[in-house]
Amino acid sequence: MLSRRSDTPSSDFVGAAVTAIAQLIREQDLRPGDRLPAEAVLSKDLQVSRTVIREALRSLAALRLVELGAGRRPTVAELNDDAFGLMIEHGVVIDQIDIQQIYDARRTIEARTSALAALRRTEAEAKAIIAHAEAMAADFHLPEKVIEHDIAFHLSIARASRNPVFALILGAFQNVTRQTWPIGWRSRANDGDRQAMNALHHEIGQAILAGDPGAATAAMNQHFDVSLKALVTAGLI
Amino acid sequence: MLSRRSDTPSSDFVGAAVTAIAQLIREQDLRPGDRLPAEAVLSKDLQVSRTVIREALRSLAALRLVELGAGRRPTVAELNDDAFGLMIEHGVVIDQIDIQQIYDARRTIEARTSALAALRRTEAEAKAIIAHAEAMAADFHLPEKVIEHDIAFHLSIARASRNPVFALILGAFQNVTRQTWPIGWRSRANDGDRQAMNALHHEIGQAILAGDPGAATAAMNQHFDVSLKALVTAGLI
DNA sequence: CCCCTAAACCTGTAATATAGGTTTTGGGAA
DNA sequence: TTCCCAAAACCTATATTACAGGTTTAGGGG
Repeated sequence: MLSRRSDTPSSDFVGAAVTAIAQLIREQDLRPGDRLPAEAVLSKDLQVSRTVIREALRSLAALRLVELGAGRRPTVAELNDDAFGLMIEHGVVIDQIDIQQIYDARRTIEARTSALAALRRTEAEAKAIIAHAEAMAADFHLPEKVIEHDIAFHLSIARASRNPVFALILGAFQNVTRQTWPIGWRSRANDGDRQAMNALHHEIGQAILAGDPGAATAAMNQHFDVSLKALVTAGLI
Repeated sequence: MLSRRSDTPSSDFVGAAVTAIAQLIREQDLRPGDRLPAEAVLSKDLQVSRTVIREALRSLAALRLVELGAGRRPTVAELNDDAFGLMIEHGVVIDQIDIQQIYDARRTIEARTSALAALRRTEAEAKAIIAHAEAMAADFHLPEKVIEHDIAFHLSIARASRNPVFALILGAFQNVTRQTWPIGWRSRANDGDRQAMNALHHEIGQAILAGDPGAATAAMNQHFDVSLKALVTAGLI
């Protein structure tokens, strides 16, 4: 978990190319969408075969530093949560991370995103957040719809927090959340429990609309208390 | 930030191979260190050229789902923070993330890791954490030593929290922290300010040793208040 | 049963070829 | 002049072959 990456591994052509290309982006101050030199050019400049360049570009594309496409030069890309999501999923698959730990991370971060959202959300964002909460209540007998609104609800808050780091991290948890969500849902045996959860979503949304960070965080924490209890009941944690 | 990855992109051979290999790891329940099929075998199984398989493996290696080495079959790898660190660094380079946002994420998470560390640390971990705080005080006229102890101090706490998600995220911030750290250091004009920071580190360490999560979090928050102020003074935020 | 070595296996890099996708260029029409 | 279009130039995705090393395995000798 703690190893520093070895810059410019001398005998690793691909690693060296990755470093060189990342450096190129930094030093030339390239922006998302800007084009990198063609593979053939990089190959000549860095004195390695196109094979090496391609593998280096694929590495960078996997991390979403660059974007590749047939016929077009490699372009600088914007971060998104896919890559980090894959990593988290892998951590769960190999039991390096468990569900409880992800939940604790979510709780920690979402306590903050809800407060920031209350402070920073636009009117439109507040409306969208509340709309998801209401849609959840309206469709509460259709789990396949509820889950989508639930996830969208939390992610809207993350975005409204105006901190892309939070949005990135919480977005990466999405896939794992999606897999455990039905378990929590089923463990809420009766509609009363489910409606209680809707009430909490409503409360969070209202606090964000009202611009009350303390209330938003409090409601969010309460929400996680209840959700966590559901997962414990289900024996998942 | 929100796009879901499209599973099995039909016309993207490499993407399909990545998905297939990741699925292989999951379905065969492979553990870190376990070997994947040789490239030639994957090539035959998935009906694509070795070129495609290699690029797929490089993608997975970039995310640290697998590890590659000359002469040896690809092996399943453990997560580490290098890959995520590269992503974060890129986010900063392209101005998708700013330093203040990383600091807010750190503060949010470290408030929690310090509390968890107080609850879960072993005796040895508590000693190591305190040792870093003391080394910082002892070497406080040697910035190049102080920074290393500072970073190690925070990371030890993250590890002692027993949540690898936190350790992963905070580890990924390391490189960025390392780049901004000297700025904060210089803005602490006199030794008094610097010693004050040492006192806070000491306080955090003692709270963790004492097993007092509330005090640990409080001291950590105070620490971030001061650090943030230093960065503001320096005009970085 | 253990150790060592040769063979078998396997990856890293390079070079070449080609199908198709994208961008640029330059000319002709409006 | 400006706009549009088609041809040309450019470029990537994939496949194939080759070979230099590095690693693992199998088998024989002690």
